[in-house]
Amino acid sequence: MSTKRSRPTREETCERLLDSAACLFAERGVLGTTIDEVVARAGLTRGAFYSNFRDRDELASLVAEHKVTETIARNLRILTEHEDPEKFAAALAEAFVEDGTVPLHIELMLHALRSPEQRVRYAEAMRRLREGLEPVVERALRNAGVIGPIDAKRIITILLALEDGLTLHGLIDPDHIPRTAYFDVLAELQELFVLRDRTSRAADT
Amino acid sequence: MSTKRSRPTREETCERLLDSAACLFAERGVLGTTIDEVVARAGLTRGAFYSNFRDRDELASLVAEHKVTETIARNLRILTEHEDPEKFAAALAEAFVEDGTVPLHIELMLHALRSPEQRVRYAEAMRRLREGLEPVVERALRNAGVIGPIDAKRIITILLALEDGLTLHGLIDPDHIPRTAYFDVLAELQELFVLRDRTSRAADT
DNA sequence: TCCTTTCGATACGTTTTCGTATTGACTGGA
DNA sequence: TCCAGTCAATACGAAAACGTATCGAAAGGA
Repeated sequence: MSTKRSRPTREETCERLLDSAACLFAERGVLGTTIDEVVARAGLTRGAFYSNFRDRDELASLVAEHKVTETIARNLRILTEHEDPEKFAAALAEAFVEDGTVPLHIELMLHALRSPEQRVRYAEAMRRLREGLEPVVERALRNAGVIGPIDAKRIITILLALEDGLTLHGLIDPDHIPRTAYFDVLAELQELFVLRDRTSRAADT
Repeated sequence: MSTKRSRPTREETCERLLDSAACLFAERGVLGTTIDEVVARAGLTRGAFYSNFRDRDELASLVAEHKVTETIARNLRILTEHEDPEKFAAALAEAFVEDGTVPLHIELMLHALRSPEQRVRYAEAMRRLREGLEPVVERALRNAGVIGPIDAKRIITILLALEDGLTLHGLIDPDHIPRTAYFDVLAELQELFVLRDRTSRAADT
């Protein structure tokens, strides 16, 4: 019998703090964010923070973990939900534009780079992300008509890097780099892959 | 008649401070670096800083300007110095690997993103960089055998983004992304461009 | 040589942020 | 109902970083 709690669960307060931190980290950077700001935005106080986390670095590390896990889950969900190739591609595109995750992601990478343990944790998270994306990319290319072998790992590595770079540059100079830039490039690359796939098979005959 | 000065020029101290700041910004981030650290590393004191700069933000902005200008100059120098296509490519490659500028560059972009004026300044600097690289890319592709039209602006935009992204990801997970990754991709893209160039000309006949 | 200006060092007070220690309230089980 | 344990609010002291104000020394022209 769950009567109403007058106090939030520990999990709930943690989540609120993580969400608050994610927003603030994104807009001010990890080092530009104070604990006071995080707790204030979450409607809590320092006490709540220090009884759940050790310091800002741990918070940053957990935010990173959280975000990567979210991204993987989202992509896999899209993969399983959309059987139709076209809707699949559209859903992917939508998911990518929608969330302003990239600056946060970059900020967290840069921050993780400054501590060996955090760097390793982040590397592992990215590894999971890439693995999670493998079937997605594989299917996208098959849909596009590629028949030959696909080095999905390599492609994902490049695309993730390209997405981060283009998004960041696009934020710096939106007039020169339109919001659709990443997808335009994606489409162009797909064409090139298809072209190569065809010519390599033509050469085999 | 220049007898020995017992006091450094204003320009000299500025340069020392900028260099010191560049190093510290790269390894600790802009917000993770204190004025005290900057002046200490430069062998100076707070007084030197405040009599030359307003605050850390101005310093960051000037470091950015400085670095971009340097990169442009370096690339143009390579362009003009090497007539031989192969040596030209080798020199370019060497220049890119050699300097660990990328994390600093990304850090500065992220930081510039948080102030409208700095963002605009950075966008302009990047614009100059892209323009400076145009002849370089154009020549590289011609050397590779591309005959048709080349959208150098677009290619540069993509390559710069890719470089930043891949380098950053490579720093996070060097085991998965080798140091040569960017050049491998570059070579692969070049092949694809050449392939497309050929097939499009074949289609024209 | 003298004098004015420039530039960097030092010292200081202020503010911000941190982390802990203490306290009070809610929870769930006995 | 009572009690032990949990969790968050509050209060506090310490440390760090900032920016200014002041001072001394060097430079360069008169």
